Amino acid sequence: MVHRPPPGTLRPQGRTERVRQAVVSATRGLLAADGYDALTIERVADAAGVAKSTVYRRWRDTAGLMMELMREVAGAAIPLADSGSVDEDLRVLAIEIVKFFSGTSGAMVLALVAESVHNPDTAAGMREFWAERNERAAIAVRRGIDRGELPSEVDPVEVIRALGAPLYYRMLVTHEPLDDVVAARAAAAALAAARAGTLSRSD
Amino acid sequence: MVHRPPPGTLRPQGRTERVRQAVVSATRGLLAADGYDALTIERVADAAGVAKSTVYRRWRDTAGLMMELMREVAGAAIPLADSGSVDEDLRVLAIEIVKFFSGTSGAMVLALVAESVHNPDTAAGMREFWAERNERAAIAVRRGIDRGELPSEVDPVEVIRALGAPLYYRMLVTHEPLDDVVAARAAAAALAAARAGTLSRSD
DNA sequence: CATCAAACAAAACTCCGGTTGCGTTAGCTG
DNA sequence: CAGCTAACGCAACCGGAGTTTTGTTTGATG
Repeated sequence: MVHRPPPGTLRPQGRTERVRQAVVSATRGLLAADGYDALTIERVADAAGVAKSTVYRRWRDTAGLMMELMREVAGAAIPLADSGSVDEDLRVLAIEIVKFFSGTSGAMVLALVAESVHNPDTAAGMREFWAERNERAAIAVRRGIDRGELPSEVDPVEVIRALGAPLYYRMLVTHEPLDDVVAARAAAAALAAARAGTLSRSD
Repeated sequence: MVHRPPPGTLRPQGRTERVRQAVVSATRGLLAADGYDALTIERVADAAGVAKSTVYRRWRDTAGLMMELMREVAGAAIPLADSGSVDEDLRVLAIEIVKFFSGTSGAMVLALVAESVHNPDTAAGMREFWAERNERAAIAVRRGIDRGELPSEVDPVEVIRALGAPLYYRMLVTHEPLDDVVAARAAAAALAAARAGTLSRSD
């Protein structure tokens, strides 16, 4: 007897992983196609070619699916330019953010926003998600401060937020198309505010 | 015999109006308490003390309820300061917006954002709603331009948008609390961008 | 390669919210 | 104030998504 693995062993390979990828992919697809409130476990299961009881057990509900998708997306970081000029680096960054919003990830962001309104877990997950990204993007601002292009009191993360805010505004509120011109303007406005001393550490 | 009103006569008073108010009020309450996805016609009808078939017939679905609520809220305009200084007027305006978001109207805005993601009618309604408000708020900016406090090329509505964007960002994305300090900073940043020439008419 | 449990599939069941038909109430007008 | 009908209330119906149960497949290990 005794040819057995210890109980509690996870199986992150083979079929298990295939199912996970299929489900994540189906989630992303349905989200992009029909929006968040069309995202039911049943549909996801169908689209993934998987029994819905499987999806239900592993992710519990659509919020769980969103968390999984968020983890997936968090893996792909935004490329960060380093041209020697903050203005240029932030302009490029803004354009990258616009690109990010334009793809299937845009639908994910919308769904997250909608869900996080009344789901603290999702809200916390999303905060962390953006905190990480903003922290990383803030590197470009720090380089600008070090080069003397921006005042030293400037809060780098706050600049990134100021840069992103108008993009969110357009995407969520007015649903106007996002393009490179809008991105460039957002970056310029953030820099102007920073240089005016409006985005300092202890305002 | 002829004791009859012409067919097609509407009855916007009495019971009909009472029902409308009860439903709008219930919608606002449920929204503030449990969020948009808990907003079902059945619950609204219960809370309003009305048959659900009535709600269904008059408003069709929750999006219809949102439109009704939006019309209701649109009635109450934002007070507009006129102190003689754009900086001060916009600071006060930002604080008023924060107040607006803090009340039950904040929940409405969140619901609208969520719904408008995949509902063109709601999206159009919301765009109009904000266009009106922004247009009105832009009066303060125009006064500033007339007084020479801001460059004449500045786009007044764009300034208002820049002012509101960070507030939306906090409310929708990071769920950080909105207070007067945040409001003042948003106003200052918008003004800085405007003075730097970033928010001009034909950029 | 034999075995055990983790993970999955299939199907029945439950429940809640949308939908519909019909009888009742109550604004509007002459 | 009499009558007409818009608007409402009630109750049964319907469908679809969540939930649970049971049986099957398959990845990990000695």
